[in-house]
Amino acid sequence: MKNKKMKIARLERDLNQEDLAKIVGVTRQTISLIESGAYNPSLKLCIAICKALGKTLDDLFWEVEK
Amino acid sequence: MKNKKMKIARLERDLNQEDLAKIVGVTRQTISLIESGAYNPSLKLCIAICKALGKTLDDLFWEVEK
DNA sequence: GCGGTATGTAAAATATATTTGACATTCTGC
DNA sequence: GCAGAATGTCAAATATATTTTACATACCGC
Repeated sequence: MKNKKMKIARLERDLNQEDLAKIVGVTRQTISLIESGAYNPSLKLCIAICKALGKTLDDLFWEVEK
Repeated sequence: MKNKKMKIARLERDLNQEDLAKIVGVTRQTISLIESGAYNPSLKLCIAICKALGKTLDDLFWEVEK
């Protein structure tokens, strides 16, 4: 279950994974693994990513589809 | 930074910490520590809690106040 | 086709969330 | 006031997110 919404929001802001990683204070791999759905980030990290991308938790991490 | 919103949502549903813990599949201590702000839960756990309480991520875990 | 940039991924090490078990405190009904 | 239920918290153990280092691949302009 990839996180496509997060990837789209990142691209909308013209950021690559490394840029975003630097902004939120993690490594590029962590961003990559979250986008590819390989692991579940902590709430703090989710919030940092949302703020960096100008989105909310529901925007990026809430699954509408059942 | 306690999570008051989560505690209120839990009480609205007439659940104690142990009930909620059982529903989302963690221990009572984990719920207690999250409500008291002692640590940052994983996204998966946040979503499980939201669904158990009939709320969304923004409802329970998004900080409006700066 | 080549070189550089962006991304996926793997293994080992580290940090931290979560569990387990236990005890102390608070609250409430009686 | 007491008994029981709900909660706070601690220490040690375990699971897992995250880092570090590194390599492979895909893509794009040239």
